[in-house]
Amino acid sequence: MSTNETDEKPSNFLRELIQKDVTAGTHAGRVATRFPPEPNGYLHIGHAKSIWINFGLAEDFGGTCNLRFDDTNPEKEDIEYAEAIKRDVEWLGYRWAGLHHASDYFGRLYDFARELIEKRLAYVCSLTEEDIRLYRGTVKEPGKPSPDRERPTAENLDLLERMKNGEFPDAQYTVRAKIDMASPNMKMRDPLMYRIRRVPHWRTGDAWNIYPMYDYAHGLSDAIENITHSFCTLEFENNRELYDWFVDNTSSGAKPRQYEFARLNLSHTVMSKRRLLQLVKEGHVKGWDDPRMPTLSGLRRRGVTPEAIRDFCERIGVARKDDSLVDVAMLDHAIREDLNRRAPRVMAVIDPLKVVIDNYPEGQTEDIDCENNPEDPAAGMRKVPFSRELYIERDDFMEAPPKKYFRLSPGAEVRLKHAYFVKCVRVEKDSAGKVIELGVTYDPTSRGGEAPDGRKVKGTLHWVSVPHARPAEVRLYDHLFRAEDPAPLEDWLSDINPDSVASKAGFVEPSLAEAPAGRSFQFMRLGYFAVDPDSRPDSLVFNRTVGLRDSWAKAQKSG
RNA sequence: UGCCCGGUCGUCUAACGGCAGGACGGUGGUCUUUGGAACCAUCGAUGGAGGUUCGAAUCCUUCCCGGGCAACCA
Repeated sequence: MSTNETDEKPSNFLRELIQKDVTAGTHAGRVATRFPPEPNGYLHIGHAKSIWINFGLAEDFGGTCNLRFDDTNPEKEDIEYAEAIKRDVEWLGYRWAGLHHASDYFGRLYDFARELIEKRLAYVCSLTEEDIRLYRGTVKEPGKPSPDRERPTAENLDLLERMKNGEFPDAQYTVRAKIDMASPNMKMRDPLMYRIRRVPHWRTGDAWNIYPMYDYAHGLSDAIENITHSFCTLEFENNRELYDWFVDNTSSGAKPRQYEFARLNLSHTVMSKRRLLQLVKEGHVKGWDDPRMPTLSGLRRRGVTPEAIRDFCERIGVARKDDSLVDVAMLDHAIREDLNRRAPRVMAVIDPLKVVIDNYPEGQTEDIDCENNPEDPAAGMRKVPFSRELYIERDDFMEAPPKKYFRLSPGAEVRLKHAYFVKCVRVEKDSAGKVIELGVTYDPTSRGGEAPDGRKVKGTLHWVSVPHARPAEVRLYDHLFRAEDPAPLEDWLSDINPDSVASKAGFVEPSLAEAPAGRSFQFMRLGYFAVDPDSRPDSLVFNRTVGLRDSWAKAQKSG
């Protein structure tokens, strides 16, 4: 099938639809998109999908993508969120052609409203909130017209002006589009364009006392920016008819088109802003950037790279199936792919067991040559100190090992990575029977990890020299929720995984002493870890980004 | 139940009337100074019923299932 076809980039229906437009010369072959977040929360990996679509597609077609804050609801929005959003978009590696705000267009939008009123296509309505709902009818019954539907144009214009000036209290009036109270599409039953809100806006201050609704502001903002392709999620499908209505009935002079795609759902987490906010507010997590959160700031803190996120977006594709749930294993895979290629290998022990090499000279230290990354020869080598006393992983010793256990046990010989072969000759226990120290002997001729006589060992262990070890706090993260899909659970909060975070007091090799925050490493045989922002040279902190695939652990579990 | 949208391996996603393919996952293996990585093999799907057609995942009918729409949210 793909013998000699060069279909490298997996396509999707949005890419094809743009391609069709470009080929047909629609919009003169121009491609302009926009990413339109509301600054009322932090971006999560679902937004990353939208960012990847909007910025990525524009990039692919030599077009432009704007960042536009959909700031039409001053009661919920804040500059703190806007700043965080900008940071996250840039972190993902994208640059906006223009930085805009729906609030930049409040003036233009107001003029469009006057235009609509003059065309008898909009009116000022005095119905109460409850009456508006009643008059709208139901999904099965048509609505009925507002008594203000035929209000004279001059009166509408006057009322609009006075609404804007703050002469009326909130809820006294609304501005509505005059469309069709019997439309089978509820969105078309004279939707609201403006509501009175006498509150300051984070950008326009107290210049306005009325604020536009999403449906009214969005399409026209797209038109003002000359957007060609306006991508949004499936729940706005019914809004498209209204989007077109506003664009077609005003003199915006542009014809952007809206297309919908399925939002991302990821297993073992929640994605709604409301729930994310609740997790933060109620203290179920440490903050928006808690490494267990699906927020971009949380993923970043955990050590997930932007490259991995973009690769993930490409892997999951884009479609219109609305009940999909992507297995988080897909994300883990993308993370490992990236980090395997780039993260330097180091040695760290997170559950230490002391080992003494009985026949190694006391007080002696030697520098062992270690490769930094077998996947990348250019990463070079480093020296790691070795001595008579070492820490190994407690898991790497068993007094009574099962079949196929290749690690250390009484009488067994293993390799200490890059160093020597050692054989276990002694097991020390405390009064409770817990192993507290191992005695081993080493083969001095096996320096570097290979015996001159050609004998092989099955197991290779990572280690850290006791006198050179740097203590480190190692935070192990796991899925925030136990259920694959916690969202529909009545008591979703009680599904939080009690083991979603665990802190270990471990030791790392001295080369890590000055590792800067955010830097990623592979702790050999354990996983990928990133330096936490809390880390300081005298108290190192690492976050586990993702574990290594572990076929031994898997075999144990299934066996 | 009115309108709109959607159902393809366990999961995500291709196939645009012409051999149902890829990725993740699973399983088995090769290799290995990470039980990592890499490599190989393998498991595995068109919601049901009719119809159109030489030929249907694709077109039509119907049924079933899922999602969205009746905020002065976006």
